[in-house]
Amino acid sequence: MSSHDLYNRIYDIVRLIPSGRVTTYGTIAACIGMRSSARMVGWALNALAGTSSLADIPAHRVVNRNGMLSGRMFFDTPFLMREMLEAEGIEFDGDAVRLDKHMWVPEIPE
DNA sequence: TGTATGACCAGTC
DNA sequence: CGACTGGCCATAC
Repeated sequence: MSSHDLYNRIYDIVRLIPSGRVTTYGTIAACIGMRSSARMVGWALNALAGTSSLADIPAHRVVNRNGMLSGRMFFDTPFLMREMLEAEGIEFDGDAVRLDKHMWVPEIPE
């Protein structure tokens, strides 16, 4: 098991996020058994920045615990992340996503 | 080889 | 209630 597999596990979960929904770094981390290492999720997504993998992996649907778009700077433009979410019907409360309406929890036990 | 840092989170002061 | 701290683990220098 290399750390590369760990990244793939993260990507697998992000791929499952339905359109119009979002989830958080901590939730994904918990799903792959790294409950307190939400930072690794950010690193994994950081590795996708500027690559064509973003077409396959909806990284824009991953936000922090407050619903804020921590990763917007890593998209082509700072607006892109929000625009993509709004295009999917996601509603915002100020700068944060309405997690109470759109929060999605992966169903990947183990 | 050791230190610093990061698309984070929860607890404490 | 804002500010600070520790922890987590991989990567960069």
